[in-house]
Amino acid sequence: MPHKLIIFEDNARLRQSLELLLNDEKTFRVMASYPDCRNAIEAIEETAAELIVMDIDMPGMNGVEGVKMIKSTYPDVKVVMHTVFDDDTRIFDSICAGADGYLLKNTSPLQLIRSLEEVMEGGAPMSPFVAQKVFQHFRTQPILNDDFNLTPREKEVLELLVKGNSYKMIANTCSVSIDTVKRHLQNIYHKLHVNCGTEAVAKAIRHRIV
Amino acid sequence: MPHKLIIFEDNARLRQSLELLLNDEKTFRVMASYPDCRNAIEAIEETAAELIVMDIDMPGMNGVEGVKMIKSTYPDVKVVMHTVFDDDTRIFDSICAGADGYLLKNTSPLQLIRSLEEVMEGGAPMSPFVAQKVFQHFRTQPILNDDFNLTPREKEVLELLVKGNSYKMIANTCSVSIDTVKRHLQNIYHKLHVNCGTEAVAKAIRHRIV
DNA sequence: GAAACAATACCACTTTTGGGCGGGGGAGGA
DNA sequence: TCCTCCCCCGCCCAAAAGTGGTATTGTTTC
Repeated sequence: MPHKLIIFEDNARLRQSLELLLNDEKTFRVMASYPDCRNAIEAIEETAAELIVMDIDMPGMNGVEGVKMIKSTYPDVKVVMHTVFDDDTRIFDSICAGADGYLLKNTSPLQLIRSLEEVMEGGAPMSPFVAQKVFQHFRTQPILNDDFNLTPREKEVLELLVKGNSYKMIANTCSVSIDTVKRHLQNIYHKLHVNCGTEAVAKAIRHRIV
Repeated sequence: MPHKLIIFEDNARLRQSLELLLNDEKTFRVMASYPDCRNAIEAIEETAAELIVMDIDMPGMNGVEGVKMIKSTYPDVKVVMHTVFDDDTRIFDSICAGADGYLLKNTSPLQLIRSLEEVMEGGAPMSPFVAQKVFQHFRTQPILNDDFNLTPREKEVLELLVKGNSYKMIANTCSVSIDTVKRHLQNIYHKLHVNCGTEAVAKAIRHRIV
């Protein structure tokens, strides 16, 4: 049984091309296509679509907003972005909004079909350039986890501290005396090269110890 | 001209299979393969490798460490992880360590070759399941910056607190009395719905207020 | 078997923190 | 104009945080 799909794309010629390309396949059936996504919810209801190909630059409501709207009502409907934009903002906004894939418009027809199949199998297809951006994003953000030679117990105490527990509460949770907690924290502070709890919490989160 | 590649894989049979599979292609030439990556740097020097297929679970030094080492010396050599592990930690650690791709071992031979070609063209190939994890990571991580209606002054005080300053130091930096600092922090705690400094620091960092 | 370390605990002590209550001056909107 | 909000300052007080020292037990490591 072919997957029911709908298309949002404001360029009429491209829209028709996509329709032709994708309807041809046994795996997909294009139920409808629209020049904008303002009435996306109704469109999904009428067509019982399982898969959506979504442009970003459209009149009225842009694709990122569209995804957000669709996903809040139909979280299980797959949405694949299909756009010329390859800037960080649009890519990451789309992903955060709930897109299940991000394809650039220079994707070959064959690859496009393969990617749509992939998304129906639970994958998250993206164009190579997009994938590269995503990888870069990971490498810039997080400071490496240095561990700081914390013992398991110390990590446990530190985690509880980060959660906002007082010494007394930590002692209680760990079933040890409050003085032991103090001792642990003292050691932790030395190992992290900090002087107080707030600093330790900041460092712990920033270095992904917790 | 085929791309020179080397393989790190501790399973002898799989290593040989990979060698056969990849050497067959006109686009790749397997220069060597090794059961561990302790001498990766020398291996690259000797073979002038441009591309590396890297297992994770290996004796001596694991693949994530390996990538880190390789990338710190040869940032332009492409490294693709090839492993059975599909847990968040290994995936994200690998990416952060500098991996250019992450393929699971259930990848079909054809797909494997295609992915290696993709990485040589500047892409970042990953198995569908991995891609999905990556997408999920974006959606869970960045909690929206809610602002919490903090006034400029309160933000300033909060920032100083996050940096590990004591009340007294904050008072000094802001040239106000310590009691004013207390008052500000009390208002901040209320606005963030927390009860103490450590919790406020955690929330501030997690919500990207600072 | 000694040395090192993790984890536990107690004591004494100082400083910091956080909560509560009060009030004043200035800027901006209903 | 009055009201609200931001920013500022002060005092009191109890609780929590942080520092120092000493010591015991078990495990691991050399």
